[in-house]
Amino acid sequence: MTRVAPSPTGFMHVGGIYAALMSERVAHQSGGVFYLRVEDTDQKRKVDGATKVISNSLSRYGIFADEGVDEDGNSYGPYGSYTQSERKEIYQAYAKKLLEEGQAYPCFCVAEDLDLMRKIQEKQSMRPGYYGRFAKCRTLSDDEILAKLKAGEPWVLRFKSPGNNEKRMLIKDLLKGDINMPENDLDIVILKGDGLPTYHFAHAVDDHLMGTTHVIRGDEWVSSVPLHIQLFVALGWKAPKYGHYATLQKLDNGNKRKLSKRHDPEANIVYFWEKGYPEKALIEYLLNLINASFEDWRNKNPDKDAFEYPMSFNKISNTAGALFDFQKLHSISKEVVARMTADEVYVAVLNWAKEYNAPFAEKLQNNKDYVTAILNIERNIGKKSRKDLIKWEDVEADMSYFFADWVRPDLGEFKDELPLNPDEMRQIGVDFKAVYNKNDDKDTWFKKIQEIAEKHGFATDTKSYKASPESYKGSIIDVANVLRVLVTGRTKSPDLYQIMQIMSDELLSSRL
RNA sequence: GACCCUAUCAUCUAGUGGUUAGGAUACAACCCUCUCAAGGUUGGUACACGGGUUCAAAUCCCGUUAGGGUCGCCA
Repeated sequence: MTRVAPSPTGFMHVGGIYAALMSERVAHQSGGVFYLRVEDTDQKRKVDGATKVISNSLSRYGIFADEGVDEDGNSYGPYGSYTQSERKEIYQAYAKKLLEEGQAYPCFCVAEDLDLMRKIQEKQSMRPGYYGRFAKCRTLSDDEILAKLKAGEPWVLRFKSPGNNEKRMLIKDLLKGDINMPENDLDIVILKGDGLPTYHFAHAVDDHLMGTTHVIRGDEWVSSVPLHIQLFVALGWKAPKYGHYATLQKLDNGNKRKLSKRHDPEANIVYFWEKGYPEKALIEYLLNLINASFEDWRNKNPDKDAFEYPMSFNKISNTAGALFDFQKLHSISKEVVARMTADEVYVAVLNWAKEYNAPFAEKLQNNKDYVTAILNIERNIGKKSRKDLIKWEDVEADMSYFFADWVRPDLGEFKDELPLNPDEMRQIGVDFKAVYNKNDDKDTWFKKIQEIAEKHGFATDTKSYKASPESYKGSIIDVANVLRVLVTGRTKSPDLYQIMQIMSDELLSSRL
């Protein structure tokens, strides 16, 4: 039983998908349950429609929760609401229990009191926090409490920590191994002024009630584990097993840092949608980060779905956080796209364009067969399949020259790449047009180009050109490239014969 | 400042006392070739540093350094 527990801030972090994928795999691979809980106890950060963002983000990547919250914010599953703000009474009931047992107490300290406390602690270079003699409200008598309550002073509920900072405890982490930590002695807030619980308290209550057996979360939580275990003990419950993974990092001025919502556009999962990264590519990239042996498995099982990969939990790397590597993602994405059929690519590109490039979507819809034929160039020929398409965003520019509304760049721009002036280039086009026949097979087609090369004083093959470059104006490569530039406006393109086969006669002759 | 985690090629990593330290990405060269991509072949001063333990250390221990994380009525 695992879970993913994002906050509904309207922002889905790519690390959230990473975390969800890990938890989902752990649960489902072992026949367990994976659920989604919405942690909206911070009302300030809550955004309308955010559950939709969460739910859509997960399902888009094929991650489905057995229990949880749907995109409209409705809970499904046996353990009541999976939205924390709707569980207020539950937390309050358990908080009351702790209060009655003397394991919690009301605190009337306001922000200024705490600021002052922190300043004093800083000045005396003491450990900061609400503990020991700084925990002023801990020793309030019942009468004092009643008086303050009566006077209408705002209050929160604090946990009366039984810990001793001098003592140490052993934490068994599923991913990091044994960790020796001091006990927690901070009297942390469990119920805030608005009556909602803090993360720590909600974690204990929910993960117990919802039956979580394995809590897999980012390692920013490691230092809270002693507290969390105290909370479970205080409530009389068994703590779940914890596994803390290192969060995704980003290289910034030579230093690694957390992939940040504020500074890094790629932290937002929407970034990958806008660019049109195939969902499978991101999943495969993340699986590769989770278990490096994924790529070996992928090589051996090129046709299997990534979700069939048997992830091993104990092989999750235990090092500092990995840098998010776009080069690797791109390489994986090329492979993923190369494994798709032209029809599948067409559908994916169209879906992307409908949302992010409406004019292109229209073009795609109006030219379905044509576009599919273009996408099919050098596709599905096994290992040698064309692998240059990374993301859907790039498709429009890639195939722009296949459409009549495209304007070819000025031929003079190619003077550094080709040993001919624009007039000579046009002449080659005219010569080729005179002999071109769409019914020619590739050999015949190429022979005709060779004949033109010879006529214009170019070598008909690269070997003879290399043997005596001074006897020619250039090689067959130059002639082919002239045709390429005339037709596609670029010196680099997919197979020119196939391009000409797909293009309409009118369009082709207008270019030559 | 205190506490915790981590340290193998540029990047992600394999590695659990005996390996020519392996793979993938990136980069470079060559082959193939009408260009590009792909494919094939090959390549590069990677175990942070210093001490131990041991016949033997990337692997175990200690220290140093560096990076990351936490110390909120945010999660």
